Amino acid sequence: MPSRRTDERWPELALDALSRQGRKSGEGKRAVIELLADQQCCLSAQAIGERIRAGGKRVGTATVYRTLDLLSAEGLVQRVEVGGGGSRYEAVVPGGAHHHHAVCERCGALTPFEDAGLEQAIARLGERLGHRIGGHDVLLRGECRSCARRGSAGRRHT
Amino acid sequence: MPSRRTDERWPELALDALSRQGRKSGEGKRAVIELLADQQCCLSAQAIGERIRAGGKRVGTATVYRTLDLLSAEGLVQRVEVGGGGSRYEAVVPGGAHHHHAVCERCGALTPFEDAGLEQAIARLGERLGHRIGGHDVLLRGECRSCARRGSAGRRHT
DNA sequence: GTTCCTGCAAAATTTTTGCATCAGT
DNA sequence: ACTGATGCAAAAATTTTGCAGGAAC
Repeated sequence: MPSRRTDERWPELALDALSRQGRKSGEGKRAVIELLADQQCCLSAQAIGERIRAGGKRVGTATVYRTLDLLSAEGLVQRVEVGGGGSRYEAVVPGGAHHHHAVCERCGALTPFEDAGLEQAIARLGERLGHRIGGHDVLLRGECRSCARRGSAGRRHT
Repeated sequence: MPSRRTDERWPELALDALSRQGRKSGEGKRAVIELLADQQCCLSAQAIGERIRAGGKRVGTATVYRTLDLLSAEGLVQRVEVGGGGSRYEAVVPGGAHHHHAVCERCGALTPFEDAGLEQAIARLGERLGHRIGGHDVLLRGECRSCARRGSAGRRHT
């Protein structure tokens, strides 16, 4: 099976959004967009730059951040904070299904997930608070399925 | 009415946890703990240091971070990421009620809230994923009640 | 041809680490 | 006395800004 990447029309959406903003698409932006479109999981800004350079293209860190900023302002990139000092970024289709992440504190695995119940709870919560919710982040911490199975039901640090 | 601070036994819990760890409580740790106990909202590490120094005590940034780390490992402090490059920290009573935050992208207000429906949705989600959930963070972004009321039902940028 | 983009380097932030000294037990 | 804590300074790591030259429109 083909690896489940970002929606195939995402690169186009991204380029369109930038040109609609009156921006020019140089090599840097295109490289960042292509790279993001091929990922299955979020990456740090530094990792994005490294991978692009590993692919033979050259790109500056500043360009990576600037592109991420622009896309993020359009809702085409979401910043994910998984702790450990540093953000990660990933492509999202605005209005499309979005997901959150669960990080395993044992093995470090990052599992993306979607959950209708969670989204519904958040929507209701927004109403209750009178808050107009523009977006939300959810991060689960703990142990992933395999680590949980393999280990220590109630062990404490000591 | 008295401003609603952290549970009054929190400082004691914190000191106990540290001594149980075989740690000595010097002035630095005590100052950080006292300050955290008096807050109603999360603060950046830098702000914590500044406020302590403003109170006449002297404390180094390193001590603030080290203390936050220790308490955080015991579940007595939670790190809150509200975006904008930098974490904030606040006291929590382990096992006690915990809350999350909604940040207003217009006025910057940070509103803490609790929501049983949300917690329930997360618990169910953990089961579904087979993840053993040790903790979770939720951040709502958008407009707070007052900003939402005052403005622009559906304005887009441009 | 003008405007925006790009990579590089420098700056600004935030957090961590090293170290000599001081305080707690 | 011994051990760990503390403040200061230096180091890392991450993100932002300035700038001169190049590419896009």
